[in-house]
Amino acid sequence: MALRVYNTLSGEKETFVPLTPGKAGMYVCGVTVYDYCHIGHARANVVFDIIYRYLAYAGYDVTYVRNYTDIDDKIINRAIKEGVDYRTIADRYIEAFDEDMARLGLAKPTVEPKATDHIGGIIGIIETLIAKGHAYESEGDVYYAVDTFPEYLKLSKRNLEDMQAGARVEIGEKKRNPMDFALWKGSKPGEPWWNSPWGQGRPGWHIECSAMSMEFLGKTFDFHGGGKDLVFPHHENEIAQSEGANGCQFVRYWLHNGFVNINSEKMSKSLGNFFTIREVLDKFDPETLRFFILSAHYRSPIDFSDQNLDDAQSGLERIYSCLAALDALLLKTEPTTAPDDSLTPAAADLQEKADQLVPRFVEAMDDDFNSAQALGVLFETVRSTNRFLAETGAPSPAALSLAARIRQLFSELGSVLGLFGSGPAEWLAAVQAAKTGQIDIQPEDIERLIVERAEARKAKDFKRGDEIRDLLLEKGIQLLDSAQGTTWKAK
RNA sequence: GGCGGCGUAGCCAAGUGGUAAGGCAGAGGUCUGCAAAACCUUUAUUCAGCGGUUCAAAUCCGCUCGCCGCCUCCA
Repeated sequence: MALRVYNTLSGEKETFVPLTPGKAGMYVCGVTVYDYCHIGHARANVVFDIIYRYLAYAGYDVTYVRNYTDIDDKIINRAIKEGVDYRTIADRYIEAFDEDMARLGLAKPTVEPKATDHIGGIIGIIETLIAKGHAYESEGDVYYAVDTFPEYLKLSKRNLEDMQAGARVEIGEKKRNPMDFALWKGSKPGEPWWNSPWGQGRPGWHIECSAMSMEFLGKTFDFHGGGKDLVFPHHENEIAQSEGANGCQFVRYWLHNGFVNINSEKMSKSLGNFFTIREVLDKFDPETLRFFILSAHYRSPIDFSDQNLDDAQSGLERIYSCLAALDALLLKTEPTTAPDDSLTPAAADLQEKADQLVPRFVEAMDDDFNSAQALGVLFETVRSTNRFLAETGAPSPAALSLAARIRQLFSELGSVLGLFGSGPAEWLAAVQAAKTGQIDIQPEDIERLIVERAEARKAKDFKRGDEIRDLLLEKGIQLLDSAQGTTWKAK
């Protein structure tokens, strides 16, 4: 069994062969820190989080680098608009990014470098590119000459002639070719700057990723990831820079995640269909968002909507309910000393599911990180577990040990997906509490009505009892009758 | 215009040659005074349409229709 990954460069699924046996180097384009992150960032980061986790689970010693681009036109523009230093903006949104990612339960990358800590490396690469004839200085700027790199556009599979024919490419006066891109930009008055052989200035977009990836992963490394929209121009330009400077292959496997759509359209500020991670997490549990993201393959577009998030939450509740039931059985139950320790049919089925769980999960994830299929395998196990729990009264030692094994497997595989890390009972209670916050009736009133209903029912006045039940249901309160009495939850 | 992707049940979504995973919703059952909740069971002779290749196609090829993305900053 081997990991196969879809490589944007070849357009095919390929068997992963690490550059160095047993190790995996992975660079993911982080964020340009000029604003709060939106759910598209959430998807990209969650997707690469589970790729990172899975590579580690599969036994690789992974070095995961995710950068902050903390110097850029957009940051400068925002700083000017607010009348503050660019650093204020960058630091504010670095902090916000870290908060958001922590709430989403992301594992920390091995290194999280900042572009401004690597100006020296950036200048070094630019000097090499100039020395090799790939770049030229022009009035304090330095540009990459794309026609000196024959393989330019090999990732996005376009051709220069068509691109140049496009009306939207403006001919910059300082550029020799309209497709050339900036490696270094001379600073205008009031802008942040660093000294360089070409005067005071700052790096262009793209070059920082070449510098930081080389610093931490070397000239050639295994995985480079990012959103699909980074294929051109960002990653294309990184290839030109790194391969142009180093004369060797830059990245072995290029991975790109699909977009998040809103009502089937790309999310964008101009359309006004834009959600930040913070806004979404005010309404939905972070794990629900993660579960939603993982319920589709990472390269497919996903459609973000309240309905789809609600559906995802229902699915996740199903799993957590099952885990809560397992926990209850394991915590409260003493094994019987029944001499008959054989497994019932449901237990035998669950035993088989348990045996197959890891192999099937691995098979799904080995197939280009197919988390949707992996979740399907987990759901099948949930059903078997529920069936088993339903018929297990006083469990035999064998049944208890099977239950414990299933519980352990969910924790183990859940940690690969970044799911099920919460205590099931606590998670279910928290989701419940969040729903309760949205109802407009006081819990004391609910309790009072429940008592009144119980008395009515005791007196066989079912009409009055049902009235109360319907009244509460209208308010979004679901009554739960059981042998122990009546409880309620928000619907 | 150039390049790329997608179209699987009411909705979401796996499946890229061997006879349609899974989730949500719905229906039936257990339970209940009746319900709800929970759990169980069940739900596509068929994969946008039409042709073709093959013993065999949702999966490969061609055409048609529909939707979307990139080509400008973007996860």
